[in-house]
Amino acid sequence: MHAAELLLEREGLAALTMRRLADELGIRAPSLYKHVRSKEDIVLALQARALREQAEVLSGARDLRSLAAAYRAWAREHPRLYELISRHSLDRSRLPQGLEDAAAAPLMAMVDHDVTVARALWACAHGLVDLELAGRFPADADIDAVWAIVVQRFQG
Amino acid sequence: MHAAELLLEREGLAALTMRRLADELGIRAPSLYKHVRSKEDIVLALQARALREQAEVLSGARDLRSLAAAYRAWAREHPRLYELISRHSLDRSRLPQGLEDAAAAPLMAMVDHDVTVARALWACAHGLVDLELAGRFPADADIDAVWAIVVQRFQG
DNA sequence: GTCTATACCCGGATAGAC
DNA sequence: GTCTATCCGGGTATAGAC
Repeated sequence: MHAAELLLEREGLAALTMRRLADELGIRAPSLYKHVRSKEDIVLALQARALREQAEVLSGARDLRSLAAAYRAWAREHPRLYELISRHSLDRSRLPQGLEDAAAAPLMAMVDHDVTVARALWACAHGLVDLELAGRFPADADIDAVWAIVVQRFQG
Repeated sequence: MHAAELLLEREGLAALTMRRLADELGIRAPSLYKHVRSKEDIVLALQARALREQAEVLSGARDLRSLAAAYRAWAREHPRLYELISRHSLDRSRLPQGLEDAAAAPLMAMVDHDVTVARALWACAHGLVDLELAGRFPADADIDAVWAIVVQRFQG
């Protein structure tokens, strides 16, 4: 799992194949199947790990500003993991129970448990991160300032 | 191109292969190369077409509310095309000049050409659409209400 | 737990006949 | 502009020896 995460973060989702992973471990691809049942298992484990990590990081935030900063920082530090939980299909039924709720808890607390506002904030933060990670903002864009505006709109 | 767009919208990006496209046209895959140089050319043409269409639809909006509605509606009507211009790599250098600016023009006009606010709005709208198209909102979520909140925050 | 060999998919693209 | 045949790459996964 550690090797899988390293490989993912270093070379991206497309590079996370059973052959490449085996290479990384110095063994042959078929040997991996003595440890996991399928590639899907690996991806699922990485997703669970990512959600857990993200939840932990976000739980340290005390206000909307720092929560937003933490959300963005985690995504920038783990862009491929963020991609894995946001772009890749997520089989919620096979995820540890309550994981997504745990990741959402800090935000929910901050908006007095108004789910609609929480979802709005979540979507905006996700959009900001997604565009940044995808490199879709112009090179000269002041992304800090863009975040500041969004945070400010939700504070006022 | 028409067949490619139909195939994309009907079965998704993964199904858009030279073999499947040829099937759709009733010919063999190699024959496609008499019409296009590579698959990349096809994708690029679809992206350009999508951006043009999107720009046209957005240009009809008169206020922020209707602009947001138009953005969301187009994405919902062309989810795979939206995916193609937002998730798939976009080679700007090979895109018709000014296409992206044209798509952004209606929004820019609405925020008095404040690029930072425009980018904030764009990111939020993108995040909302991305989560909706990916099916990441719970089934019982009131997505209309979530959009309303975001729009309202940027109006006040 | 590892290996080799292999089955069986899929993809993009080219050569050369017609 | 179409075809067949083919190249070359990639992927997940299994069988069976060691």
